[in-house]
Amino acid sequence: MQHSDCQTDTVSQTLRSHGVIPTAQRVRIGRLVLARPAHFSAEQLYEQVNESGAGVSKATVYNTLGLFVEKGLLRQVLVDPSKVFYDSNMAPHHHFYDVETGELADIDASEIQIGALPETSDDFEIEGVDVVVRIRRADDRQAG
Amino acid sequence: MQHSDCQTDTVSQTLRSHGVIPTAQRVRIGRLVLARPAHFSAEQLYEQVNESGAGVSKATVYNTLGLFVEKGLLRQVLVDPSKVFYDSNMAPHHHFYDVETGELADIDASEIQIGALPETSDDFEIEGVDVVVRIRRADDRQAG
DNA sequence: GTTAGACTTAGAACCAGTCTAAGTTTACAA
DNA sequence: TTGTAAACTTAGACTGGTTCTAAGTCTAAC
Repeated sequence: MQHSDCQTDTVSQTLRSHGVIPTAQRVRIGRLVLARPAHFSAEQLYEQVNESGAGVSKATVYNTLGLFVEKGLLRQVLVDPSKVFYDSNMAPHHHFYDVETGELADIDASEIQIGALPETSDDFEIEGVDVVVRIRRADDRQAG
Repeated sequence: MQHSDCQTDTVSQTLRSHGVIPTAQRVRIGRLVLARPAHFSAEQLYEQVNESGAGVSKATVYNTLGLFVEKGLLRQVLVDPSKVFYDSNMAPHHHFYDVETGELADIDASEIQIGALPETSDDFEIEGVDVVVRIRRADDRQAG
């Protein structure tokens, strides 16, 4: 890769700074996913990255998502029993989840004040707190 | 069923009062699951209900869990990407989730104070708020 | 005892996600 | 450059939780 593509270089640097070797496939995925906060499933990403005929395999999509999560570039969001969503917004925040459309929306951490958490044994440390606010279109009351 | 089994009758009444016809299989499952607050997966329940040779099919276990959730007798807990957990504690509460053992523990709702939720459009109503506190044994720092 | 509707069942099917084994790329030293 | 080992990517097989299907069972009402 001789040409100097600014966006690609930025993604490469981000990957390197997180201990991820920036292969062509990882950079392609990174450009789609790390450029701005986004919610997506593995399948959505697989389709998106292959739309332009880029040709990244399913295995690599899953491998890359797992690696990005491990290296702190993405987080998983568990709201749908049938599949995992990923979130490229790494700032502390929570989620609205529309139970009917499956849409996710961010809630800034500052908008939810969580009081003192219950004491845990000293043997445990808190790794994170996930808050999901399940919402539904109110005028569905009459709908089936 | 002519004999008067108190526990069975109690479960039957609970099912009826929630609009669920108390078949033999549903009562068997209900006795295992509704008697006290419990966390379990579909597979754990399937094994438990068949331990005594009771013979309830996998399909019925899944059907019954779905029905119990729909009728407000159980709730789903989404903490493990690979499978759904169920919770028969219907009082408002949240969860500790040990990311290493997969164990779940309840946190009473009164132990977590959530401040004002962000305003949503009037078109939406809040269906519920799920809080998961992910914990890890602290002395795992040196372990791989 | 017939009928209808609801329920249960075994096993097939589904599908998100993982694994395997072979090929490709990368890093790096000489 | 060339050689090499380690890391990465891939197609496709596989896994395992969950759902579907179609046939059989139960129960209540007639």
